[in-house]
Amino acid sequence: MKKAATIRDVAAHAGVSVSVVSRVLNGTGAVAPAKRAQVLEAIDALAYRPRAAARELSHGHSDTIGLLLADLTNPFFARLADRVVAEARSRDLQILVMTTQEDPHLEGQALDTLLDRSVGGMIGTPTGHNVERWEKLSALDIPVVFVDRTVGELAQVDVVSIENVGSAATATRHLLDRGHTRVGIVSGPLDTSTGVERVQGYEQALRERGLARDDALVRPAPFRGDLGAEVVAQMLALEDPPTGLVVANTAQVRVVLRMLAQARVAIPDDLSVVVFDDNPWTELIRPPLTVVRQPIDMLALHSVELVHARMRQKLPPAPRRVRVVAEFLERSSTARI
Amino acid sequence: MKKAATIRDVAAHAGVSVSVVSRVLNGTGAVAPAKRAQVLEAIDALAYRPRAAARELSHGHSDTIGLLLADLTNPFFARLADRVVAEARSRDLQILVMTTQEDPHLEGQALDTLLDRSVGGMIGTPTGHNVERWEKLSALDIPVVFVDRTVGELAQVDVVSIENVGSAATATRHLLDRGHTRVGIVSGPLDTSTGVERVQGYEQALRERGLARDDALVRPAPFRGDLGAEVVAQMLALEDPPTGLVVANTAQVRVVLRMLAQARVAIPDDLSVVVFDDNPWTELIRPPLTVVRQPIDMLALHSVELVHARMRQKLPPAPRRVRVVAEFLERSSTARI
DNA sequence: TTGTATGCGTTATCAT
DNA sequence: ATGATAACGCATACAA
Repeated sequence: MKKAATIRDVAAHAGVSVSVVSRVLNGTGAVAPAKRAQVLEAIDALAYRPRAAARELSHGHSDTIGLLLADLTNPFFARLADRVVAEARSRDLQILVMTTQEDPHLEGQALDTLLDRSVGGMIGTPTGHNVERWEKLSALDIPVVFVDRTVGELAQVDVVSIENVGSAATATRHLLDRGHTRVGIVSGPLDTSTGVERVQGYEQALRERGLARDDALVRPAPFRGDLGAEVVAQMLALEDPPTGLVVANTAQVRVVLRMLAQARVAIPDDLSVVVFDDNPWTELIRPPLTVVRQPIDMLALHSVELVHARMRQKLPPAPRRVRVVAEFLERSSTARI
Repeated sequence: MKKAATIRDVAAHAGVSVSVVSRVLNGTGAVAPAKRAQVLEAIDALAYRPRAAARELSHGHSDTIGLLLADLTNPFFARLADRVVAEARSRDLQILVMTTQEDPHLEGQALDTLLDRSVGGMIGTPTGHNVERWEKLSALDIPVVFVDRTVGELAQVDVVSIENVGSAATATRHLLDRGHTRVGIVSGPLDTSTGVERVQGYEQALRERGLARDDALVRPAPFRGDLGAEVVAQMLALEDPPTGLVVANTAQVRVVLRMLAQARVAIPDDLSVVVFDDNPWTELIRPPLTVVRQPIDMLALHSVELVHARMRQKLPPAPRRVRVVAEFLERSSTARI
């Protein structure tokens, strides 16, 4: 085990000073073509690679972007991670992936370690409970971009998400248009932006049709656990059960569908169902599901582009809110009543 | 934007030298109880957190573990990532996740950047094509643990995987026991350990029953892309098509099932199917699938424990091969012929 | 265009 | 028990 070469070794091998090497490395300042060649040769010969830690320490911060996701077990976030990593790679950025498991405590820890590593930027799906820490990042001039969801108290951060209100309204309207008057919704927790916004869209569609909201049909469910299934079961046990259902909580789609299957609820005969987010596995489900498909590659693209631009201070300070449209895809899980 | 506090600030605030602070921080050396209290107070007051980069630069390497996975889009790897992160967290280790997309070139890049960051250890699913770079890691005394699969040329690294040969044999036997004599297998590429080992298990089961291997029924498929489906279609188009199928390539399970559904192949009436790896979405599929379930939490546990132990040099140098047993789960996708 | 010298934040060695 | 101080590897301001 011999030690890895340092910039000094390269300088020595090339017969120049370290500053010259540093300059060819970073493209800063000019160097004579001849020397540049020697340096390049030396770098190659010694298989030299700059140490990230040294660079970071000297420069103050790294070009690594922290990606703090809720849950890799959810295909939506997993695919998001995949796309973000890809986008970052094409920009020579590095991604440090961490997960919160929707747990504010873990989110706090993750934010701390991300800070320790002096990340140059952050992309995250906040739980909503570590406002001070997120603020601290901004205070330290570390660009933060929220993706998918946001938290109201943090007005100064950039946000990339789908048009939640509109998408939920479209999904709801689709059911109303098919004659359903009793339409239920399982949303995310109401202290999350996706939760409230999608419920808003749902209510908006109801209002348009002059329908009143029935609290028994508007049920938030936590992202973790199986409570979404229970909540739907309760709806179906109502005297006047819904004939249409919008599952607006991505993380609960699976358990809801499983419960429906176990309870022998025929889709769409007994219940018309629209779910949020399409994922490769849903195409195996019978019947094929009518879905709100989130353009994950766009979410990833804009998120990475935003942090990157901010990191290079290429953007005016005003916070950006990028909202991409989600595609509504009618398949066979919804029918006329 | 005010700068974050450094160890010097803490020392000043506490009225001691930096060495004292460093000692209470790392528990190295003794400090007077009184001073320790002052230091702790100062740390708290200034919200001080040691910079990872500085620590790393000084110490030579970090306590970060690189996790280099093939594809987060595959639920198997996504869940593995989730569990590894969890195991690491409980040991105060950090995980840097990267993906190869099964692309040797990307794997090479990822390994380079991981090296740049002087990771203290690595857990990975190798593509099989960057032998020199993996060796370089070992040469630099960076512990490497392969999980799920391994590379023949790299004999000195630890491996954590399931009992591939045995699992494939069990799956195959299950079909043979039910009267199937024409059993096909879709494996991973034959230049991967999982690919060859599972085919070995398949052949072993065949031999036990005195059956000859038919090359037309043993079809490897790449991990990426949809070729697995095509390969199965070809099998079914044979004059003497298989009545049983083992899908031993996790990444191709989804596309194979989709193709089967589209081709209106009734499971298990027309074809009995066993697939490798159970994932939460497969429970929504009809009929419920007979599967080889990989104990992902065990894979994660052992992987993390192994690197961690190696990082602390708590293990004898001889490479460890941990093989955990995979559970065979009979459900309804297999039937007597 | 090139080289020298200093600082980045921490750990570790050595006196005290 | 405590405190200077020299690395660690790189970037960079400043001199030459």
